[in-house]
Formats: sequence, C-alpha cells, structure tokens
Amino acid sequence: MDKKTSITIHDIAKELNISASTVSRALNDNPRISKATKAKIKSLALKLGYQPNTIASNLRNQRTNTIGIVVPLVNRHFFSTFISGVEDVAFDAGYNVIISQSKDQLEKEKQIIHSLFSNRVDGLITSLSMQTNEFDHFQLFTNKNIPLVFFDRIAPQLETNKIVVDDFACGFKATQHLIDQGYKRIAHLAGPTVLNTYHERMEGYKDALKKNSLPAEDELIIFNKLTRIDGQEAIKKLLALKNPPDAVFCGNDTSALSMIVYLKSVGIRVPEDFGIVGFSNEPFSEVVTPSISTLKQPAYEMGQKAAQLILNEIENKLTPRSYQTITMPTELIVRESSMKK
Amino acid sequence: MDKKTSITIHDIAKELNISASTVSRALNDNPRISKATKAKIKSLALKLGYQPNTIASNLRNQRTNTIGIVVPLVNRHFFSTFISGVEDVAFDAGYNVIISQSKDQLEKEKQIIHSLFSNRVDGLITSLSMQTNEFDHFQLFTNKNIPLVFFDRIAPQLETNKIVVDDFACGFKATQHLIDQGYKRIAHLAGPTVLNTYHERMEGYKDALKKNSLPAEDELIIFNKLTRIDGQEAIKKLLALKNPPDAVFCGNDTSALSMIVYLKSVGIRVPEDFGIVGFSNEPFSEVVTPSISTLKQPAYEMGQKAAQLILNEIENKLTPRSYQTITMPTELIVRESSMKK
DNA sequence: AAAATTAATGCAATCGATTGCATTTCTTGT
DNA sequence: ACAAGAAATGCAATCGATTGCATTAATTTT
Repeated sequence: MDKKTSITIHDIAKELNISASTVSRALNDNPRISKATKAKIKSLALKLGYQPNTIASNLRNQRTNTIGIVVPLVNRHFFSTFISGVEDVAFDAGYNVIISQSKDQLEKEKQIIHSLFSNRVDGLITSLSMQTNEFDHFQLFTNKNIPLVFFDRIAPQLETNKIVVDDFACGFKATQHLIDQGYKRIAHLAGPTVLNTYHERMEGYKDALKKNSLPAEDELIIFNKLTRIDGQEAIKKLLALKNPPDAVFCGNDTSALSMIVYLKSVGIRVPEDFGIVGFSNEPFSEVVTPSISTLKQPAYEMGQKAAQLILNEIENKLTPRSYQTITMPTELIVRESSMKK
Repeated sequence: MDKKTSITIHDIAKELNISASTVSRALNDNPRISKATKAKIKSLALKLGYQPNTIASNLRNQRTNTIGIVVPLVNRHFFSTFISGVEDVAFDAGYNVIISQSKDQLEKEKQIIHSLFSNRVDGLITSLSMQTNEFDHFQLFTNKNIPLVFFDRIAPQLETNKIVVDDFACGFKATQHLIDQGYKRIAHLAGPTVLNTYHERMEGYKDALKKNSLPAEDELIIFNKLTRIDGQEAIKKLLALKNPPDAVFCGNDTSALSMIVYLKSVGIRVPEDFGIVGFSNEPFSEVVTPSISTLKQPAYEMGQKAAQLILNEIENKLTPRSYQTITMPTELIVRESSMKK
C-alpha cells in the first residue's frame, strides 16, 4: 500500500512508451494531442491514481494559485467571516488560501509577511496588527508588483487596493443617533488611534458632537484596547467623573457588552438612564439583554470583494496599475441599548 | 523598482564568483563552509534582498512545512478557535497552515482533500462535513502514510489519530443535570447522527434517562441541523405534543438560544417552567438572558493538541505507526437556563 | 619538501511539470 | 506515388534549491 514514490507523468509516459511532454499536454487538454492518446493517458492516470504535483507545477509556472491572508486573530467573528468570504471566492476560482494570524504583534506580522512571500503567494490580503506603525515589510510585495489588498485596518500611506467601511460616517451616525435619542452627554471609548479605523470612528464622533453644539471634552474620550476588562474600567472611570456622561459610543461590541454588564450590576438602567452603542455587530449583540445597538460591517461581502479584487489583479496583470479604495456600506442597527424613546 | 526576476542563489553565486551550492550551504549554515565565505554570502544576500524560493526548496526536499486544515466553516466559533490553536503551534514550529472549508458539503470536501494532497501538505487536520458518509477520499493520505488527524467529527472506521471529547459523557452529564434540577420529562434535539458527535450525545442522553428510569420516548427526540430556525421549529413541535417535555438538551447552543427566544415569546419562563442545556459554549451563551447552561469544549487546546500530534508524526516518521485517540476534557457549565433549584 | 590529512568548494543530478523548438507521422492534393 | 502541408509527438532546457560525490586548496606530519 505504501508506495515509496508518487506516480508522476514520467511513470505514465514510461508505461505507455511515450514522452512526458505528451502526458503533460494530454492531462492539460492541450489541442496538440490527439483524442486517442489523451483518452489512453487519462485512463491510465486514473487507474494509477495519479495526482499532479502542484509544487513542481508552481515552480515551473512561477505562480502558486494561492492567496495569503494575514489577520490579527482568526477567531474573531469579523475576521473569520471575512476569511470565509475570501475562501469561497478563491475556491471557486481554483485558488487556495494560506492563513496566518499576527496576534496583533508587529514582529509576528513581519515574519508572516516574509514567509508568505517566500511561499510565493500570488497575492496578499491583510488587516494590520494593532502595533503596526511601519510598513517596510510590505515592500516585498509592492516592489515586485504582487497584488496586495488591505482591508479594515489599512496603511493609508501605501498605494494599494483597499477595502474599507466609512468609519468616520459610522462614528457620526452612532453619535448622532444617541443625540437623537435624547442623550445629553456622550462619551467615546476609542481603540488605538494609530489604526485608521479607530481614529476615524473617533473623528466621526467628534464631528457629530460639534455639529450639534455639544461639548467634546477630552475627559469623555478614553483610549484602550477595547477588551472586556478595558470596557469595564472605562465605564468606571466615566461614572467617576464630576460630570459623568449618560451615553457611550464604544469602539467595539465587546467593550459595549462589558459596560452593559457593569451598569446592570450597579443598578443603572440601559437604555433608560444610560445609552450604549457598540461596533461591528458581533453575534452576541443581538441576543443579549438589552440587545446592543451597533454598526454592522458586511464582513463576508468584504471578503468576497477583496478576493475578487485581488484575483482580478492577479489574472490581468495591468500595467501601469491603478488602485482603488472600495468603501463598503454599513448599517446602524438600532436595538434596545440605545432606545431611550 | 520592479525587478523582473527575483534574486536567486545563482545571482549571489555569480556576483561572488562561487558556486550556487556554496551559497546554498552558507545560507543554511552548513559547517562545511568557512566562516569567512558565509559572512560574505550572507551580507550580499541581505544587500540584494534575497528571499529564498520556498517552492523550489519544497520540491527538492519533498516536504512543504505546511499543514492543511479542513473544517465545515471557518466562521464558527468552535472551528475558528480550534484553527487558532493549530496555527499558533504550527507557526512556532515553522509551519504554514492552509485552510479550507467544506461548507458541510461532501463534494467540496472531496475536492479540497485532493487539492491539499496535490499541494503536498505534510499533514492534514480535519473535521468531517455533515454529509460525509464515505471516506475513500482520505485514502489519498492514509495510503501514503501522510499524517492525518481527525477532530470532533471523526471517521470511526479509519485508523488515524483523533482528537475528541467524550460526547457520550457530555450527553449524559447534561441530561443528568436536568434531572437533578427536577425536570421530569426531558427531550433532545439531535444533529445528523451520521456524525459520531451527535450520535454519542444522543446516546449519552438516552443512557442518563435509562439510569434514572425515565422514559426515552421517540417523540422526545428530534433530528435536524440545529440552525436557529431548526431550533424554533423543534420547540414548537415539542410543545405541541400531547405530553410535552419540560426540558430540552440541545445539540448546540444556537438551537438552544432560539428555543429560549421562542419560549420567552410565548410566555414560558426559563428555567422555572422549562429547562435548557446547550452545547459548545458559544460566546453568546454566557451573555444572553437567561444565560445558557452548556458544555464547554476546549477548542483552542484541541487545536494545539492536534498540531502537536501531527507535527510529532511528521517529524518522527515512525513505522509501524500507532494511532491514538485523545479525549479532551469537557466541562458542564451550569448557568441560568437550567437552574430550577 | 614531499606525503598525508583535513578543510573548503564545485560539479552535476535531482525534485516533477511545462514548453519552445524540433522531428516524426499522417493526410491531402495533384 | 510523391511532394507539401498539417497533425502528433519528442527533446531538452527551465523553474530554484539541495546534496552525494568529486576536486581543489590549505594545513599538518614526518
């Protein structure tokens, strides 16, 4: 059972007394090979259980039909759903997907980028780690004109394709909604603003306050990494202010949830006494009590779009290249946590 | 900027007037090369921005340092967390991970398996699709003694390594717990029992009933795919029985949740009037109201274990091989949805 | 200084599939 | 029946890194 070596086109060639080139062409349906020989070759290939060696083919063809994906964490709903979208489109186009996670560490991100380059992926789709503040490692790809698509957390200074949502507008919408609901003093929990996403959300928040002639006080904006614990600490801090807020727009749903839990525990009612809006519509947001108002990003569709974009770039090597930034639609989902009215 | 071809060891060799073999050996720190030449070569490699071509290396070495993973869906918490565990261990060992999703379709699973084989992954970690009822496609791997690890949804009839939890015991624990809480008539929502996991959970459920001299009536067991809608339809059916149950052990948390939502909507109180236990401890289970009692599987640790197992197998080609089935610990997490007492 | 070791490097084949450029085989027309 | 053209197949190089077996260079021994 345990064949020492795999069946290769040479084995087939030998058995049929023809050349390996003919076998290769036959298996690729090259019109230069006669119907008869093709049939002979294919049936023998089947019989011997021939499986092409993609590595050899890749080496010769200088392409791997593989797309690399680097995300901060694969087990975060937004990212895994995005990946699912990429994977589906890629699979249908005959591409494989190699996935790595940066764990939000710049060093790991660098290592991964090098590794994927050495593996000669045909394109790279990525969202930056929280620590990423330099971009030299991406030059491996840009220098050689290997298609590169950023999504969500992008590198604004690099000329590449990008898939984003309008985080500024999202921040604005969320804040405006809280204002419309009658909340008077609105705080914001922001993530690391080196990342465009968190920065834009915050700016949208500020803009909404300004447009409504509300105070945008520094003490109302708290920066951290938006974990569960971060959310809890942030809400404690906010409630301890001389003049505490009566609503918070949170940079993600996780921190929004932990705020709700904390508020419940100290007897502050949501949404009656306090309004909360989160971000990214995690699966739990719909089902907790109170359910969390949030901004929905079309993660799966973003993945599909990213894949389409990169496949298009891979297959139609356009020169000179033009890069697009695609902004995907978002939706403010109003749920209980902010329904004061 | 746009170099036509990449730098290869031959380019380095030519520039230094030495042979490619020497360059190769130097870069791999082969002791046969003198310190001086190594230094010369490495510094030039750095200067030229040499990046090894992993494809070429893989072809020659007959190994890819790549592990394939096939799961039903990457954006399901259990699977993405498992993947995260695999990825972490694999990365530290210098391995890449190629991920595909079967979408619970047998045909897609087959295609993927072939593709991963052709890509010559060094090992394969997989959990079966819901449709998988034949296993011939895995012979590609078993025949050639390529390490194969099943997890969660395994193929009992194949001799391979396996990572599982004791689903039987889980089903038993869940049911016993409901009994202990004073529920009298306990139903079960089962997934497709071609899959060992759902089958075992059901058997555990039955066994618990028997041990407690409770009736195990056919009408109390419903089979479907455990989606949200499936859960809702199941609970409707159960409530419509002449003699309806007062508790359900659900095959997953999703269906458990949708049952809770439905029960709320018709004014049946959980856990006072009706008890619910789910399975797999989805992130939402902890935060919904009432929170869902469930069985926690150590997804991340299972991924780590699977990776360790397969790496060990890859790196110490043992013959004859011995296969192990590793049963990981689970935990019944008792929350509100079943706390009658 | 010649012989014997040891150290350092090079040659050429290999991994398996692909492909430009022959070469051979088969048709067709006259 | 034979030249000319078309059709089918083969040769050999290529993709880039690796490695067993030389070969050359440097060092030590006598």
